[in-house]
Amino acid sequence: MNKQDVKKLVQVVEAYCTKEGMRFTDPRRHVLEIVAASDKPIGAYDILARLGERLDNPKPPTAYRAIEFFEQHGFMHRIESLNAYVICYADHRHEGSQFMICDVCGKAIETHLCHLPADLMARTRAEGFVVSGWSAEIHGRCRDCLNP
Amino acid sequence: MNKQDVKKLVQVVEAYCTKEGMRFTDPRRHVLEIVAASDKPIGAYDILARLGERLDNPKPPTAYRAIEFFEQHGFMHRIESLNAYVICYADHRHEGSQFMICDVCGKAIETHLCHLPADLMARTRAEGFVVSGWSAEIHGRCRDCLNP
DNA sequence: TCAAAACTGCTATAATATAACACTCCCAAA
DNA sequence: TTTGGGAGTGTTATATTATAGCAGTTTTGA
Ligand SMILES: [Zn+2]
Ligand SMILES: [Zn+2]
Ligand SMILES: [Zn+2]
Ligand SMILES: [Zn+2]
Repeated sequence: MNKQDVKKLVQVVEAYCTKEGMRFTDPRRHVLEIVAASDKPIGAYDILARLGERLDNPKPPTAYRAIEFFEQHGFMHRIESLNAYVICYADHRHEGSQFMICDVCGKAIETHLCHLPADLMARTRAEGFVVSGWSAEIHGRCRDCLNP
Repeated sequence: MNKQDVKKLVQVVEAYCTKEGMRFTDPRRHVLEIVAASDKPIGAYDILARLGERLDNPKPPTAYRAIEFFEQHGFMHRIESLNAYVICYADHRHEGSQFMICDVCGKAIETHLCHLPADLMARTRAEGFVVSGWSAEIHGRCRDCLNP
């Protein structure tokens, strides 16, 4: 995400926080900017390292708390297979997250489908399983890494 | 998985190993049995603890190596959102794994679809992304935990 | 019979994540 | 304008998950 877009995102999030009565604090702003500025999913300790360039010797909970906050409010996703975090690129709420993850360059492309694919939905119905959230992580090679 | 089924699985895996020229060693057999006997996905250190009832003071690599072996050969899956491992219930090879995971009882039901759902496949095509593997983890409540 | 490959056991350490507690900041009710 | 409570932070310590590296053992087959 380029600087301009990061700026916009910060504004959107700040507005959201104000509206919802939550605080858009310094550590939160920094973490948001760091994750947004990264061109690929970024791990908590890498976030923490970057945070160290902006705050005085921050500790893991500082990063993790901000991450948790943004995950809960739908501004970030955790990518389980990478132990890494990424900005949500859907401007609307969605019930699950789905990513195409390039194993060469490490970039993750969010597909943000609105609903669970029909095949999977059929299985949950058949099992009497009630879905509260879901994620799909598709590994492979992105276009850029296929045609170098 | 009941004792009878565990026994069968061990035989299947042993036969596979023999056929493929790999060794079905003691630690591997124990780890397979432990994971198979668990009624839900089990973490590496829980496997290790159980292993301690059968071997003399086993160390993490002993568990992890066996897990890795079975993952590579399609007999186990890792469930990323739980950091836990489970026996594959598909008797055929599949390109991805999909689970319905009950957040109440912790059980995981494998759906083993053979192919990436169409919606997701369409997105990968549109992106020029070549898939090498994928997984879906669907959280919610299982039938038993809905009607207690 | 002996060399290569597969596998194990072990030590150490890396990488990721959270519990717990005292303190600060902010808003809103008295 | 105080003051009290909830949200948030900073810090220490520790839990949890996972891997690197190396010496030694087992198996296989030339
Ligand atoms: Zn999203
Ligand atoms: Zn790529
Ligand atoms: Zn499977
Ligand atoms: Zn359940």
